[in-house]
Amino acid sequence: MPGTSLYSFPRKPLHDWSLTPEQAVALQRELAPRVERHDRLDDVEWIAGMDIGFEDEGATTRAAVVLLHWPDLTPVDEIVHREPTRMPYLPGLLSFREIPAALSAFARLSRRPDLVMVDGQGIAHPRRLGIAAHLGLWLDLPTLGVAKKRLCGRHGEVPAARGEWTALSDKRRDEDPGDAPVDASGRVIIGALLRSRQNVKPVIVSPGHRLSLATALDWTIACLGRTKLPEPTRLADRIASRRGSRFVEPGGSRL
DNA sequence: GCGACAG
DNA sequence: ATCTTGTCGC
Repeated sequence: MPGTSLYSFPRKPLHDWSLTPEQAVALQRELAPRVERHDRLDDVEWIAGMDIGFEDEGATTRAAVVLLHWPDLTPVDEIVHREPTRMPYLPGLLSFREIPAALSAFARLSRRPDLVMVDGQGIAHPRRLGIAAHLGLWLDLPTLGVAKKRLCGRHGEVPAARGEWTALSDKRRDEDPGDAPVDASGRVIIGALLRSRQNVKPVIVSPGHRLSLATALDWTIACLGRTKLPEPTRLADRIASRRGSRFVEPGGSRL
């Protein structure tokens, strides 16, 4: 039944995806104010992890979404969607390169998640619209970003013990809401560097859509196993990057 | 003007 | 992100 997906995202298109870098930046400035913030996130039962990988020297984009059940963190669904890559990677415009494929993957998910963890920044972005925040607007769901590297902002040292974190702050921007949390120096707090594993390089957690930094940190820590990345993102990462258990094509299975 | 720069 | 071998550590 083409066109009859049980879960079609989104209900309302935010825009098409053929944009010049200049138009993309203008769009981010327009969308950033729509990102919502909440202190609580209740009734979470299904958590999704999303990540993107590439094949054919970048010609093909591979989106992976994993759905886990809370609180046991058992994977109950895994989707991999491939499509032609539409634009190159440009710092600050990552979402325009990766979200289209991600949406197609989410559309095939068996259930609508209550929270989505994305490999990348949430609002810890120059215009406060990293891929996690942008995806949250499209899916109309709570999202948070867990990145391995920093895009913008400053921070101090992070204690070496697991669970410790330090705020990531940035100079106030036009996109920041008037009530945005700030530190003692008046700098806007856009995320945090979390020590997810003892003596291991910290991950960068930032709220995406519909949750606060405190809540984003709570859920990230709650989904932590013994590895550096929280389970949702770690599993999506494995699938999207070709690693994991992928000896699934012994010379007999076609289709 | 000189770096920095998610994936 | 991706290309790549061995290697250090729990």
